[in-house]
Amino acid sequence: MTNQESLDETDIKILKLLQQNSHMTVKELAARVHLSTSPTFERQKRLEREGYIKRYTAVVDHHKMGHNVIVLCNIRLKQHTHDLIQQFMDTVQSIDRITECYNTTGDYDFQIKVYAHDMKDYQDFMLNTLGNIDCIGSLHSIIVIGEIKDSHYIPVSKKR
Amino acid sequence: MTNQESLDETDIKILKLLQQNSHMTVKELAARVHLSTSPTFERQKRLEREGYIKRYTAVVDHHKMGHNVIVLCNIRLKQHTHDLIQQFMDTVQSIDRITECYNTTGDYDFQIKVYAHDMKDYQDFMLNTLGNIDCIGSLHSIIVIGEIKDSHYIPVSKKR
DNA sequence: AGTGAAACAAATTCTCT
DNA sequence: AGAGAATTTGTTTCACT
Repeated sequence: MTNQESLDETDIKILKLLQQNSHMTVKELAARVHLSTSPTFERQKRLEREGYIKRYTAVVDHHKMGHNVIVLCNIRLKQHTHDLIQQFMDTVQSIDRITECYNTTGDYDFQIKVYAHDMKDYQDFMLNTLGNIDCIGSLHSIIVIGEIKDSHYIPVSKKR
Repeated sequence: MTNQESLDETDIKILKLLQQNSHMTVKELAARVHLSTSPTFERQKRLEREGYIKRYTAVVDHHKMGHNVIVLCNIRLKQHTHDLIQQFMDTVQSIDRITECYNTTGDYDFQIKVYAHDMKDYQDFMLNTLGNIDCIGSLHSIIVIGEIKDSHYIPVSKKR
């Protein structure tokens, strides 16, 4: 359900600020939206309750964790039967280093984002992990040379 | 600097739990890693201080915000001069609905992820926003039919 | 819906082991 | 390094506007 119509400018501001820093105290948040703590607190809880805020997370540095390679891998399935598609999607969910997966238009069926320690590690992943998913027909790996932007920030301005 | 060698199993566990839910109290976190609050607190602060945790964020539901269309857009630049590349990257940073941008290998130079309210909105974005960035040579838009996975979760298991 | 204070819980610091 | 108590700070509720 899309009902951002029920959000006012203050709610929008709160979503903006909490995306930038969810460790901000209610007091500080209140100051930034020019309200006192209780209505600010109540608004935040409402945004959580109604699902605008799905959860809170720590943003971890992948370089620090030794993941220096990101690959955008385009995948075509062998056949497009319901069972094969479901099997592929289930497998994707279970593999930690696949952090994103989209069903796409165009020449391929899916695009996944894969984190690897280095090229050797990605090669191992392709051969041993992807290579064992037998519903996969063909692959095309696009290597990320540089991360320009990875904002984790959903735009929240009002629809016009 | 990649020194996840300095992390022990408890640190790894903390990173895992805080990615799943950064609103967990230190007390609860402590219970899950079988330590008392003070060393758990000190470990969390250390992970922040040393940059393993970059920041904390609220994960916002894009559907709730009226963004029902995601597009992976591949971009080729007209020329590959330093200035033109810099200009493109600066522009990308300034546009909120472009949430990710990667410099890539292959036929195109960049892939961006774009959020739009609907197809009409994406068309407007292509014509008016991308259309005005004159360093862009050509475009290829891949429409996302379905989101299978968007975990925002950096794999944190120990390198072997 | 908002304010301000009161009650409660969590974060942070400190001392000891 | 880690435990546990003491202190400080933030969260949550409530009575009032």
